[in-house]
Amino acid sequence: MDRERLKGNLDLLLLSVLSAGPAHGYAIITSLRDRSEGTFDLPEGTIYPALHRLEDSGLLASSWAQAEGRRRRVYGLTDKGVAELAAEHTQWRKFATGMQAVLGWSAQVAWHPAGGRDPGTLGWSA
Amino acid sequence: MDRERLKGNLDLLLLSVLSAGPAHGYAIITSLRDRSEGTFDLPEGTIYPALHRLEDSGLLASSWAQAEGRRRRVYGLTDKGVAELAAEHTQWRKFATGMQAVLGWSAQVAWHPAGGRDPGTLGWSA
DNA sequence: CCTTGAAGCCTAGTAATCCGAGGCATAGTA
DNA sequence: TACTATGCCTCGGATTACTAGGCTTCAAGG
Repeated sequence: MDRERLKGNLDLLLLSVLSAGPAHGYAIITSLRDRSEGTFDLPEGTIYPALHRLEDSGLLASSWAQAEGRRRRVYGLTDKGVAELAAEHTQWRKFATGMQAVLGWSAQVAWHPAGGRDPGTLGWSA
Repeated sequence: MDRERLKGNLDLLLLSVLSAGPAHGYAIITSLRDRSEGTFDLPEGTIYPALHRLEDSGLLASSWAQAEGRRRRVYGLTDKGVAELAAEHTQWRKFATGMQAVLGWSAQVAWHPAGGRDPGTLGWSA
């Protein structure tokens, strides 16, 4: 999985997971991995800074909790976060639609330089 | 449109447009805008460096052409580019599927902190 | 004649992001 | 005792898209 492809979509993923109810960072990681069936297996160095960023933006609120002798920071969506989730969801749909439009338009059969369609006086020798 | 969301997908878009046949930078921009119905209206500062990068990687081959007194640099897919297009297309599908899985899983109705589901002894006051 | 706009190309620097590597602590288990 | 899983954190690197600027030619309008 190309790391770059996730950029800009991580926030939406986190907000989406938390829309099912509050959770702590480590649980979010496993939850994300399970729901995506292994596609999104994100390291902690990705998740934690993102959660902090979302909290700084006011989209999440956190609180410390104790469970089985371990301290956890539990995050939940704020009202602002709920609104942002809806907005990002819409943006994602638009983006994915645009992608699909461009990809669908492309020939499924590869165009080959040596073929008949002459682009001019060009040599497409790789 | 969030700029970050495009990251990692631009290459796929360019390769996809060029799979329909060779084209020059400026034409690629308009083609991308048309096919996506305005969703992808990308500036030249985005396209040209990307084309150079793809050519350096051996996915594209370019050649200067003259048309109506204007010089154009026309790009076409190399064999390697065709292969990369297929690979990225597959990756995109996997990514989009993963996104859909996570998003679909999320409750469409916003979870609200003040509701009955008690997360513990937490105050979710935004 | 001059200006404006579209067609075309380019590059340097900025900002934002994800992630790898490392560190720290506790609980359970071999 | 050592190792694994749970659970949190931060710093720096690498990659990327974009802003802003610059260059040329052609056609149209004033």
